[in-house]
Amino acid sequence: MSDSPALRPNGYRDTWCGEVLGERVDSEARVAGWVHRRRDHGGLIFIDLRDRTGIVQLVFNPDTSGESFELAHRLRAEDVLSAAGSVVRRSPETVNPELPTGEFELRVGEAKLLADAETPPFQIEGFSGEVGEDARLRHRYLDLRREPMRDALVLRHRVTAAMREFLDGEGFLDVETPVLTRSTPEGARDFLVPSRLQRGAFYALPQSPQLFKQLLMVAGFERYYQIARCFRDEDLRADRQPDFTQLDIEMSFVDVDDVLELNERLLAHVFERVGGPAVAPPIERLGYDEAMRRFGTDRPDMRFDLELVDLEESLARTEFKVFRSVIDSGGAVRGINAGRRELPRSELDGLISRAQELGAKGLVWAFREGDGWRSPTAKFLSEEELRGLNERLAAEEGDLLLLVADERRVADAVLGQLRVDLAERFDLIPDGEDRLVWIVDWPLMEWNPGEGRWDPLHHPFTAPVGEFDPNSPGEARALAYDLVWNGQEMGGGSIRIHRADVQQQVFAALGIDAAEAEARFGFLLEALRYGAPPHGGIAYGLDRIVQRLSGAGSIRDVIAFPKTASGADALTGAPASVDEIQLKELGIALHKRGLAGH
RNA sequence: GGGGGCGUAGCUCAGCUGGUUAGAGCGCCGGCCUGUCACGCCGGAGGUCGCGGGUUCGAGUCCCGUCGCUCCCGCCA
Repeated sequence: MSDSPALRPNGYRDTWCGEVLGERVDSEARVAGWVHRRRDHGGLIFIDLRDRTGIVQLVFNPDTSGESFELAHRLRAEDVLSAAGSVVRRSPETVNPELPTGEFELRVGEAKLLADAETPPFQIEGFSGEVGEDARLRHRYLDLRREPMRDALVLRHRVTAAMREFLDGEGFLDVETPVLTRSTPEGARDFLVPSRLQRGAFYALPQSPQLFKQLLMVAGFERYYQIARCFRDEDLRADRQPDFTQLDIEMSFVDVDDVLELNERLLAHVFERVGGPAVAPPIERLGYDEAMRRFGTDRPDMRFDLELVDLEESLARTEFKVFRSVIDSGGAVRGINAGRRELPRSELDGLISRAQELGAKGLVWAFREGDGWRSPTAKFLSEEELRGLNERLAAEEGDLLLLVADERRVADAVLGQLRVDLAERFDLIPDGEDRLVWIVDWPLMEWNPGEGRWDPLHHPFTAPVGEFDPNSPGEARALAYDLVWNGQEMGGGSIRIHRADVQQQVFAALGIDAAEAEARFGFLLEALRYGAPPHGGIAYGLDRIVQRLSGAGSIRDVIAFPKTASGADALTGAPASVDEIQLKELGIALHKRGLAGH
């Protein structure tokens, strides 16, 4: 373990287990910790004692350890012990090179049992095999004793410490914002908290501190940050928790370049401190349109190619009715060349299922064979069309080609995801490679055909490029940016609207009429009228950043006390029923049986 | 809301097409052991096969339902 904190000696210990090293040799030392392992040789007992900093071997000898030898005999895994004795250098043949403290040991003269432990439900360390997450979460305090979890939380701390260090140095102020607040529309469902003092009214837990940080800019703080807990009542995923942490940043008198430049230095600093990928500013920027065209997604993983290709040109006169009808209705036929691959029929069928799961009606697969295709679809296409498609896709003999014909957004989404699936399947991602990219030049809004309205791509406070034309909201571009790291969105932000009139126009375009805007965001519009500086900022998903830095498979592995996929805390049992009295105080009636747990 | 996977000893798992007494490794308990370090050796305990129902002469195994964990789609940056 590294960099142990300073320890003030007391009756329990005067050094860390991980610090029993050369400089202590021949002196007395006292350590305290948990019994990691016991090796009882009858006449000689070895105890590996563990604390946060590491493990040291204690030796109990019946000739020199006195009464504590009896104690050592009774010790069991995870008992808590304080032990004092002399630090000695081990003889060469007894050195343990696996252990940082392995050249030394503590010959115990006296030891105190501070607490005994029941047999843990799973072994803390030292057996092959992964303990199920169920058991780990139910006894998280034991799981957190394991080195990988300890390392993850230490890393998390070092990341936030480095963020604070950098931002403090740049003149940012850490300001806290409320958790009991009013709904801020980030698009997700709010967690609601009923008000006791105002019956029938609710607080919302913040999805982000968005509006408060803008108000802080109006208030003249100019540079703000916060490591802020945020809440979204949506279904969980391997990289999504209902409460999660953002590094939230906002700055005044800045444009896009100012924000990105500062954030590139922030990332370079943090990664340098914690051993992340080297960042050499400037970080590559990719326009949203180009990202969609080449990768089918606004968060492209650029560590491998397999780019998407438009194929309508080669199919202009096709009589294959699947393609014909899509092209005639303004859709797209897009494809990727997955390279020379062997795949059994079952896996090809699997790709079709996956495409359908992702929203496509179907998927065309083909292997280039001569000038044509080996594919169930080949017979529907002319030789000329096949030649054209092969050419567009730069297909060589034996290459696997995948085509989707659909609405353009569907074709993009499906192939964009298949591209990632294929990279995984065929191990196309070079080991140790990292690609960071800013996605810039976003549309301000996109049409939501289901709801029949315009939706913001980021949020309704994002500033448009230039003058906003209410008559063609779909044309407007946004001063917005996302940071994408190896295909995962790590953060995003924008320059905000700082003029009340523009904000009102944008609300109107989003279908929020003046009355509703006044009711929901009147305080913001009013604040903007009192002299708001141009401002913008960004928010990072801290958990995701730490997850990627640590290589953890799930966001839960970098959160001390996470929720399970059903949103439960397996340790505390939250969410749980509450007393009827509590509900009565809130004016909540028990409509349904079981609501109060009876 | 939808789809997939999993649920057998404290933990990790095996248990083929239904068949008699459900196994292994680790852990745990007892004994022996003065240089081990995932100590070793000997012995032992430990099971509502998630739960409920059904099919069957017979269910860990098949069917239905349900609960939990997990991955994905929807949703969500």
